Amino acid sequence: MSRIASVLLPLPLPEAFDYAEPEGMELQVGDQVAAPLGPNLMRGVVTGLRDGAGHNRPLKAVQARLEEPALPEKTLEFVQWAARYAVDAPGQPLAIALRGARAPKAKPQKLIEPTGVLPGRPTEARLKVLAAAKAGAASAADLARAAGVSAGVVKGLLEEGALAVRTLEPAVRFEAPDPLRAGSKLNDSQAAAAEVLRGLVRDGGFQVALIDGVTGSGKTEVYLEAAAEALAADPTAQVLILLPEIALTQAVIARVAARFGAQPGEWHSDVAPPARRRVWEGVLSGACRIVVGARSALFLPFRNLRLVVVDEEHDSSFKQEEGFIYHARDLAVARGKIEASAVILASATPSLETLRNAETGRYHWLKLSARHGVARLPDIDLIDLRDTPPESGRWLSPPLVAVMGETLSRGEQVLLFLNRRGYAPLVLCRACGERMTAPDTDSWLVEHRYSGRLVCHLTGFSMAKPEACPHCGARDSLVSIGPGVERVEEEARSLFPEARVAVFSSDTVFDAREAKRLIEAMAAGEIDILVATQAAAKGHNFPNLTLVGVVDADLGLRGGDLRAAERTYQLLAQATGRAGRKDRPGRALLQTYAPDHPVMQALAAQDREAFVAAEMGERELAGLPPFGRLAAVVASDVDAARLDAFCREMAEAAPNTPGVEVYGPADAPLSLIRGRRRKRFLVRADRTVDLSAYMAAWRARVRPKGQTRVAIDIDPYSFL
DNA sequence: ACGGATACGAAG
DNA sequence: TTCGTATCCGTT
Repeated sequence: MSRIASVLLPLPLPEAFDYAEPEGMELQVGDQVAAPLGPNLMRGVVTGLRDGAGHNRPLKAVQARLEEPALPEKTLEFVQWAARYAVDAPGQPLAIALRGARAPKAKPQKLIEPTGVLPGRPTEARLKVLAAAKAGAASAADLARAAGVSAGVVKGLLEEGALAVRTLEPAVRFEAPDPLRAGSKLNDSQAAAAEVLRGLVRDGGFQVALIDGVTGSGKTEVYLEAAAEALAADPTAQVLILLPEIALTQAVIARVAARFGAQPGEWHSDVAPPARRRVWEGVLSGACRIVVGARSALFLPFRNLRLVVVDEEHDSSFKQEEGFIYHARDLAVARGKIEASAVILASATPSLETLRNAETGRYHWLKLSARHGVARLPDIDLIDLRDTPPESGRWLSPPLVAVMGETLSRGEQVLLFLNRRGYAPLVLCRACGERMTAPDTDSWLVEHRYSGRLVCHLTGFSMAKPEACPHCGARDSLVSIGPGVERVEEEARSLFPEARVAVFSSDTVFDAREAKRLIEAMAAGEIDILVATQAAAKGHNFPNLTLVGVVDADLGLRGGDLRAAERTYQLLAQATGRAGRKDRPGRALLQTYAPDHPVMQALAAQDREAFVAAEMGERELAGLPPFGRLAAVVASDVDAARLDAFCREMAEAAPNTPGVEVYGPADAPLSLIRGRRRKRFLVRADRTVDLSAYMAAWRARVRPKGQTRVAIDIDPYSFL
């Protein structure tokens, strides 16, 4: 009796496709197969098998079972759960889960070695090559470069047999972590938290714990103890550590390597494809037992995942906003539940969602009180820019400049924090008032002086800064409005000509290596003033940094969205926490026009409780997260009229359900991106409502035509 | 009238 | 994703 196999393909298809199982193939759920799709073959994963008797539609047959091991059942279950949650096609998360499987394998290295045979004609060039080869095996190109000769010389020696090629298979194995190595010395607070976590891991099963501790309280050491327990208890156990930013992975990888004497698997978009393939296969085989990575590491095919750590859990970088839209912290908890494993969320400024779960006892709540080592928390003071504004065209106020001067004269370092890339966020024409925007997007173009261009941070569009206003034609009328990090750098240089000033933003630091280089330079004291966006505000320790100046503390409050206050509090608490480590007291100064704002008051008083209580109260009153749930719909189309018509149809189709309110459609704040007009709906639901099911039902009732696109965002973070 | 570029829907 | 087919556009 023949069977039918449901095969999920890594494409945005609504469901798994059915195929006939060929005689004798004996497929199992999770098997990776090659299945014909249209005229070509496609990798897919078997999600179900059933009896084919009585089936009348002719089916194509599965072409082959692939050599690679089957996807673990729980990985598949997670993929399907995630798709349902995000209201998207299951092939989308599957594509993420298979990303490492499709990457090319590392090619064997070809190393050149001397054979001992002497060349017939020992010319000077040839002798240099032989000497270089003797010093150590290298590739042909490297060898020629080292000897300062052309590649032809090496080739000649190879042909004569004086040199030989040795092919070296790339390392695919992983070092086994040693959980019994001694960890860091823990203080009482850390030791108590570590003990609880070890207990959770030992008990097994799904458990969530929040490590809640101020910056510098040593959260990493604590969760590494939990990891050690998991690895020691079960020789096949695997641990995943998720970080919000690639720049942070290097530091944590070093900590993991030091703690366990083994290099963990590294997983993020900057990892080259062959290395990615190696980690993917290592995770699937079970050989790779610790992974440190960014959000997409959550979709790796773990065999026996015992612990997931989400470090800096409050960080909004965990929210994937394009393609398959998901929040890695929330999915990490879901994955933990499916795998029946422990989940640790760590933060100095936990999200209100997580705090609520801790308050209600759904999560274990571990508080780390003391700052690790000797250091104290920095003193935080507000600078009221209404009283002491900077000069016109300047951004650093006299009190901040004065303290910077004192700090530098003591030989200590300063971090100026401004969450804005480029030189100026807005360029406008003094003659006609025109604001410079990209032709197909309605966000402002940001001036970048390093590159001399105007850049759209949303789409990447850029153009040379024009001589004349494109609107009215006036010459020399374009003025740069507002500060970005480049402009603050310029100001810092002119104020302190002796100081060594550097900028840390995604324009100056584009990959993990560059980030590491700059962080090491800062740690080594080669920089006096670091001007940084949030990229540097997170997680790094600079022992000689004693002053943090926040250039524009009000920046994040201006959008006025649901999380503006929360986000600003988290970001600034994080940034100011950089000041003062080791034995030196730190100080943070916040420049603000709204010193009475609850966020500023809470930061200055270092009173998180008060801020959280006030914010929770407001959210509860409005039924907003974490007391209610939100979903957003963004509809877009190149054609405005067709978009309007579709939105009317969609509004009409919204199911009427108790406990759910639908708002909109309204023009999105960014109503034009890449030539597409955009409109939004916002849905608020009680916590008891299955919001994903509601959104799926809604979407099923409409049929976008032509260029119309609909994106559903469950638990949105961006309201643009 | 034709070829090339482009948009769209289907694939089990 | 990848492909075939329909459709649009500019040129001949």
